[in-house]
Amino acid sequence: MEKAITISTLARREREKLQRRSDILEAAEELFDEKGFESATIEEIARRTELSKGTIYLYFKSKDELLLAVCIKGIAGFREELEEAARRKRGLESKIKAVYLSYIEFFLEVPHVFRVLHDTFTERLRRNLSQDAINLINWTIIEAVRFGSAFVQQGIDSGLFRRDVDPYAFSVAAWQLATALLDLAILSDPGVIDRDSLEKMFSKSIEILVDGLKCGAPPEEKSSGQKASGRSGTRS
Amino acid sequence: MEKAITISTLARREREKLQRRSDILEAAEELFDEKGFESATIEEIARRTELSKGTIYLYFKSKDELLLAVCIKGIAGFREELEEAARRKRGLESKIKAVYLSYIEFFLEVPHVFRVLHDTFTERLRRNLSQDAINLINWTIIEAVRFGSAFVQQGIDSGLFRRDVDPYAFSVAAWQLATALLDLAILSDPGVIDRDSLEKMFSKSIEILVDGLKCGAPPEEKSSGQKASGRSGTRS
Amino acid sequence: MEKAITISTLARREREKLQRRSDILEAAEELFDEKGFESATIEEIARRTELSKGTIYLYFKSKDELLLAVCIKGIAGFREELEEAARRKRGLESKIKAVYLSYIEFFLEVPHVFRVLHDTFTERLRRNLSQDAINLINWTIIEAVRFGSAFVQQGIDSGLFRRDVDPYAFSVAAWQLATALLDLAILSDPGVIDRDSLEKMFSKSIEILVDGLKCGAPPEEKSSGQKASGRSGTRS
Amino acid sequence: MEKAITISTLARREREKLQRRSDILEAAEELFDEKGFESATIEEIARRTELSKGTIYLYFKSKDELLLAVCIKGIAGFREELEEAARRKRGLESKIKAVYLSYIEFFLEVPHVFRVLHDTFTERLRRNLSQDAINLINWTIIEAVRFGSAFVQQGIDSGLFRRDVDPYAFSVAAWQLATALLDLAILSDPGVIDRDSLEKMFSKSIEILVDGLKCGAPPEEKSSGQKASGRSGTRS
DNA sequence: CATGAATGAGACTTCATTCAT
DNA sequence: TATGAATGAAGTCTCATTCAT
Repeated sequence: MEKAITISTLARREREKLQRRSDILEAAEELFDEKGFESATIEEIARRTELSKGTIYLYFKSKDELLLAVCIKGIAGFREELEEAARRKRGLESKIKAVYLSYIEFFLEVPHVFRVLHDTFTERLRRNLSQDAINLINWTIIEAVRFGSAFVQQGIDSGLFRRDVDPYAFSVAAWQLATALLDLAILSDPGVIDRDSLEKMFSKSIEILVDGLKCGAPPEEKSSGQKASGRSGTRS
Repeated sequence: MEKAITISTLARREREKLQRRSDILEAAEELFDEKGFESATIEEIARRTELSKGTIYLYFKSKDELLLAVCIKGIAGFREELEEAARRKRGLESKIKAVYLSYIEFFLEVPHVFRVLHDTFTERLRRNLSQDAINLINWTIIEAVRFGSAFVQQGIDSGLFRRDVDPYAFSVAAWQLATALLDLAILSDPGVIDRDSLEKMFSKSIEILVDGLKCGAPPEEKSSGQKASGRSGTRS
Repeated sequence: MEKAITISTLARREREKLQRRSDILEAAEELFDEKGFESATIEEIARRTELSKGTIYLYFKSKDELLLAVCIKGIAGFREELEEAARRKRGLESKIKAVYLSYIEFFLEVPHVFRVLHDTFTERLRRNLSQDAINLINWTIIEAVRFGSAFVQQGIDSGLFRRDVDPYAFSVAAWQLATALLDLAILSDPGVIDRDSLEKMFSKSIEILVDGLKCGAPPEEKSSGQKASGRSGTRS
Repeated sequence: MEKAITISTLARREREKLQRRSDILEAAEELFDEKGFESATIEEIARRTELSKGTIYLYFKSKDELLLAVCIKGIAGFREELEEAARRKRGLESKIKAVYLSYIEFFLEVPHVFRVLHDTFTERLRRNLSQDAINLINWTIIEAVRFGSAFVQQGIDSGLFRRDVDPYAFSVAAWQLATALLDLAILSDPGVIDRDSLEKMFSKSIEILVDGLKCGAPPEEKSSGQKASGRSGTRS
């Protein structure tokens, strides 16, 4: 009898624990986003989750660990998403656009996490994470950038794109542009830009970039190729 | 004895006061950038300026006020700089590129200030400023974006640029791209991108954008113009 | 189903309970010794006994109660040990030495308990015990000291020992010396003293004390007897 | 004028700071002694010194640092005291007794410090100090023990003392006995021993030890000398 | 004006203890 | 009985701000 109770009880408890952890994580995401990591308080997270301060520490060893958990949750599945987007499309141009847009969509769904991750990547909060954690975040993003740059390289090789562009640098720029638009979208203070325009900007921006990549090609090129070569290959 | 204080003494004192204020501001810029506003301490600013903590409060009423002063200093002269850049060039395309690059150059010279301003604009630190201060910052930047969009509008009107682009949105995107590149340049973690590539990215990025603006134009357009119209005009 | 619980089951349960209590006690001894009472945590005791935190409270009402139990366990059988040691020997000198050494041996076997008891007696942790508990500990030790002093008194009365010694005070000193050596033995930082020397010190120390008690006797004594008289008799 | 004020002001401020530091130290001594390091709170130290919590941290970086300061203050001048005591006396026996008694007197004047030091040395609190600090304390005490053992060695060499005693071990025992008596004296719970008897015990105890050292000498010695030799010499 | 000692609110974190299961 | 999640009081430490000199 006790066993019967136990098994289902354990399962429920386990689920509750997971739920609670998830609740805390969500509250932390929001608060870190709203106030920034430093200004956010465990007290407030406890209040929002309707738990006690001590309970938070049952699920996360420290405030820093909580930040780390938010970040890790943020990048989980990120790379797969990009790859899936590329896989679904035929054609270099389509793939590039799809990757670009899927990056935006991915983070648009977890705007708080995006902000926290962005802050962390922007070194502001870097101090609070272990080197391993920082490496994980950096690595994930840089690899994603490289993933995109491979397509650009293919476009150049096949003569579709202008040769005077560094594929990696282009990829970085595209990533930064997407990031910037995300920032804008999430702030989305209507005083600056409205939602409607944003949506258009998402697709238009990559369209313009890719168009620039294509048609701006100089008729002749002598010395511009070397700087791009190998870029999307090995980098430390 | 006190009466011996001459006009020149007063002048010197005045100069010293100004200098001191400027020193504090500079130290604050750096520290806010390095550690973020919350983690920066008045103690450290005092140490760096070789003044006492109390003295800081003689020049700035509070830590928040100090942040405001850093921001205001940051945007002072910003608009003039852009206008001067546009004035120096002939031709729409050149003007647009010049404005874009002058934005980058302007903030590249005060990277600390840029970061603080960016953070502040990105709402992270918004809480710490009065509404007036926030409005000032927002306004300055938005006006600059509009200043740029006017040229784009001219390009569209003259048939130089594709019609399916919202000039304001384009301007926002360009601004965000420039901002993102600045971010990148200032972080400039060689693991992500090297200085050399950056410099090229500055000019290349606007080149691609403008190229995209030009050559991507669809042969015929029926319904795309209306959404953009009036954009660069009245907005709250 | 419940009725199926037999006497032997009860006995087993009883044994298990006792065992569990004993396990907890042992873990507490070690931990209180290792980290001191304040720094030891119930959490850690639970971990070491492989029980849950709640279970500890099933066996001991509070952390303080646990300390008390450790102390009581420590002094249980202590007095009997000393008396047995004295009984086994013939001759005053041998009895004194035997009691002294048996004190050392007794606690050498439970070093953790010794340390906890010593700390408690040394008032450091006194606050955490009820007055009754404190009295019990004090009483046990003081009675042991008096037990030893009786032999010294006999030695003085029989002319074997010098008359200018207060038997009670001597006994206290011997006890403290033994205690100090135990402390040393248990710390046994080889940088201070090695094990080998310690063993010798145990026997040598009491030898020297007793030798001093014997041969240092002044040829004549006029005024030394009064201060010692009645000492080993009535004391609160 | 300002200068004149300044100099004397500075001096006074300096004195006040020193006084305040000393006040805090004294309060800490007492409290660490009364409750033990762990149970003592900065709050309470602040209350006793009539300062605010924050002010304590102006004078000591942390609670641990405060403990260290108490310890360092405790051993400052300790060695000199022992040497001075030895210098004042003629004759080996007198010197040994003087050193022994001066050890007791030294710490009897700062009972709180003694307790804290003793606890720290007894490893209970060792965790809280840096290795350097621990080494300093250990070193000071061990050197003092060696200082005493040198006299014992001289006594053995000159035939005054029995040969079957390890001078270093004897010295350790004497130190531990003195320590134990100090412990007793400071507790001085009249239920255990009264002040009066204590005073006598201080001198009597060393008298007995030295007497034992002298007269217990076996008429002939064959194999006991080797273990003692070199002891007071080099030890790590 | 300049100083820097003092303050005290408030942050993070720990842990004895309780209690529903 | 046993569990371990939850609690919240309490402790250490930081830092913006004030104020007497």
